[in-house]
Amino acid sequence: MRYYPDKMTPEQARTFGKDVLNIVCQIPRGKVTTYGHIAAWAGWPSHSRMVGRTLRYSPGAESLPCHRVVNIAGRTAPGWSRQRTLLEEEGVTFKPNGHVDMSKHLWEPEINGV
DNA sequence: AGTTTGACTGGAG
DNA sequence: CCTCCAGCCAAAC
Repeated sequence: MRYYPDKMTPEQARTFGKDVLNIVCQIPRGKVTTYGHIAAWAGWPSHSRMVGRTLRYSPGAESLPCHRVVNIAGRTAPGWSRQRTLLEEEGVTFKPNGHVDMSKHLWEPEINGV
């Protein structure tokens, strides 16, 4: 995976956002992944926060399964309680502490299209 | 141009 | 397991 040590140019930021959305739409039903993983797969390992921003503010994100993205601990997005409901409807199980059971539902990407 | 803000993460307490 | 803190970095102030 490519990694640019320098800061993003506006063009790279655009590509990053596009890649993020493209990755999110590939998360299988009943699975979840994390901000950090998506950032890494998009080629910018240290940009997990930007993944969250992209999903929250990108207009097209609502038509994607962005509810299948949680943080590394399996915690759902703050201020979006419905996310848990959406996941449970897909069969995602939660632990007693309210976090997604990552050991069962974490989706690892297939490099180069499976 | 400097400061604050997070849909984050990892480590410490 | 939880909260707090430092590092993170594009965006919004």
